[in-house]
Amino acid sequence: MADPIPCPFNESDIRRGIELIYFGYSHLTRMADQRLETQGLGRAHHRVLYFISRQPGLNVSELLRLLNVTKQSLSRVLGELTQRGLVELRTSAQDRRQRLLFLTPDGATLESALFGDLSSRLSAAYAEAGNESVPGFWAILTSLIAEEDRAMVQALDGG
Amino acid sequence: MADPIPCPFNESDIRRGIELIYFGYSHLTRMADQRLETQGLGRAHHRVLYFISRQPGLNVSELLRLLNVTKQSLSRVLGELTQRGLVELRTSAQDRRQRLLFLTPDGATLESALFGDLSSRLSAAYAEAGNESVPGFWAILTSLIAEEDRAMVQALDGG
DNA sequence: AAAAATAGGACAGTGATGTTGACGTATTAA
DNA sequence: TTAATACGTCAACATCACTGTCCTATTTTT
Repeated sequence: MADPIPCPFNESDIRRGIELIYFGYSHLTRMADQRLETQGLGRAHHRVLYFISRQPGLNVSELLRLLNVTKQSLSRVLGELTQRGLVELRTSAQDRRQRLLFLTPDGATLESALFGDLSSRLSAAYAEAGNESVPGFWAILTSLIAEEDRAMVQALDGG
Repeated sequence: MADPIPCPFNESDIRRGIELIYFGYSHLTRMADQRLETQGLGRAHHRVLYFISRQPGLNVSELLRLLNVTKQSLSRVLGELTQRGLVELRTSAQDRRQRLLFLTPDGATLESALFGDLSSRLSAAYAEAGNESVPGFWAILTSLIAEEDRAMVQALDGG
């Protein structure tokens, strides 16, 4: 891959990819909206719940980096979630400056339900498109992620 | 497909898909942010430019439906774009109530540059993941789109 | 031991983009 | 002629993100 390879794809292939990502993301994300609204929460809250569930005990900086938002932005959402008893902050034993993030049982229950909303749609898509489509799907999306963030994303799967 | 098929995917496969869509979308979308900021525009403007470019002459209702936003929301963005001389509204000859949307030459130039920002990333991802990954990628994302919207999305490719 | 760096938290103001409700005009369909 | 439709506007509000600033406690470096 040292040499730039002439792009074998035409504009139409690229635009199709752009559009499908836009619509695919939009449709998937919407699956949780109803439940979130019922809970008086938004998508930002969902993302926080999701990633804490994925990596229990991650610290605030790690979550900031995962979400690619500012601490003030996260602070508002996190504050609401802890106030609501869905998230718990524990001071790290290794470094007392750090706050480690955990879901409470209520938080885990909610995240699980939200996950169910998304997963019914995504697993149906996997099934409809066929097993053999999944590795390609993963590969291209992975390749869209900037190199410096790939390890972080892949570490989600390590837990 | 009449019978519900036992899901062959485990939770980990599903969560991976969710995460990759989230990060993939986020990273791709960011590619245009710098240029947008330089132009004093945002992502909502970009989406409008994109879809008008894709379907010149579409009417306001069609764009509302594509973007899945309210007319008030669109109106603000569209107003800014017409004010900026990037988009042009023409009354339809067939139905004088309708406004048909076109990019101006300046609008087309900008959209083209923005497309270049996204396409360099996406075509690199196609290349990195390999040709054989692309159909699977398309298939799964297509399957994520609700049935009632698929024709609309596929019609983008018809032009 | 002291200085510097770091983690997290809070305050405050602002901006982008989305929503709801309401109202109105012109045009087309019933 | 009446009803429906397309679009436009006004207004207020919500979500979620940003920047700048300041502070305390803790850890690391000098």
